[in-house]
Amino acid sequence: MYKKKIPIRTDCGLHVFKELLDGKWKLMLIYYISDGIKRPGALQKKISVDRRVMNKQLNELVQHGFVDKISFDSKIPKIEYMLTDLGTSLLPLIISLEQWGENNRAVLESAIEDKTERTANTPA
Amino acid sequence: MYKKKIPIRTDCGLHVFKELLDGKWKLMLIYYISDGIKRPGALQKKISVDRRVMNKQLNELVQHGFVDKISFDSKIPKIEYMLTDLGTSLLPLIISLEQWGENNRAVLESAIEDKTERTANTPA
DNA sequence: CCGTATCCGCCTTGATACTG
DNA sequence: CAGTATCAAGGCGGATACGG
Repeated sequence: MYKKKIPIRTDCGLHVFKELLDGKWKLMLIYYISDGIKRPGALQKKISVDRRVMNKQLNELVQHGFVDKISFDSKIPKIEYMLTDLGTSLLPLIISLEQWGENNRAVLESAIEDKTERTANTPA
Repeated sequence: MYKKKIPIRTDCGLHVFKELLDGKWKLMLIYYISDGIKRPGALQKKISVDRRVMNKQLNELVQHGFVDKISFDSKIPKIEYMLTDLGTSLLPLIISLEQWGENNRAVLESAIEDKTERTANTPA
């Protein structure tokens, strides 16, 4: 999302949430970490996201205090992520959003179809 | 948000939700409409958003079936928006997100400060 | 009062290549 | 295995101006 032209509205809870969690994969990352998938490689395989993008979002989550990053100083690099309490506090919300999405998948699918048709008609 | 390079994931409820409602003002619009603010002018005053942007998001909400648009055919233009059942089904989620944001406003605020400091140091 | 066409700025995501 | 630098593209939000 793009919204930096107008000052961030900390007065609105909705915007607080969006500012903090609007990355494309952030909620999924939190969810999967809570699910026990803690290592970068595994996360990446799970959601097939570009490494750079994933790291960026992960770093923001760390900076904002949603997850902790733990480096094991072994010979081969080993990293694990862990939810903080703040991150954990999001799980109920994530579940709710996820379920709403499951229940209304059809809406998105028909919206995509409409778009496709419209695109196809554009030249006319 | 920007995500059209990779096909939309209808398999993930989280993404269904995001695709449909990631506009900067959509959730707020739905909330305010549910709150009885139904006319474009009033909504615009309420959230101080650009007319074009608001209309775009409103139109998408209409297309996706979250709200209905009603035109009164009086001499002076008069429009009202109304939530559909689908739109209403989002209210509990919106409330939850809003409250989470209220409770964690401090997180965003300190995140903004960090950013400001970092920006200030950039030239060095 | 309402809507939309046009122009602009830039942030976000994504691909690739390289380093530790 | 993990992380980052660099490059590129595209969408979105915002401002303005005009038409109904």
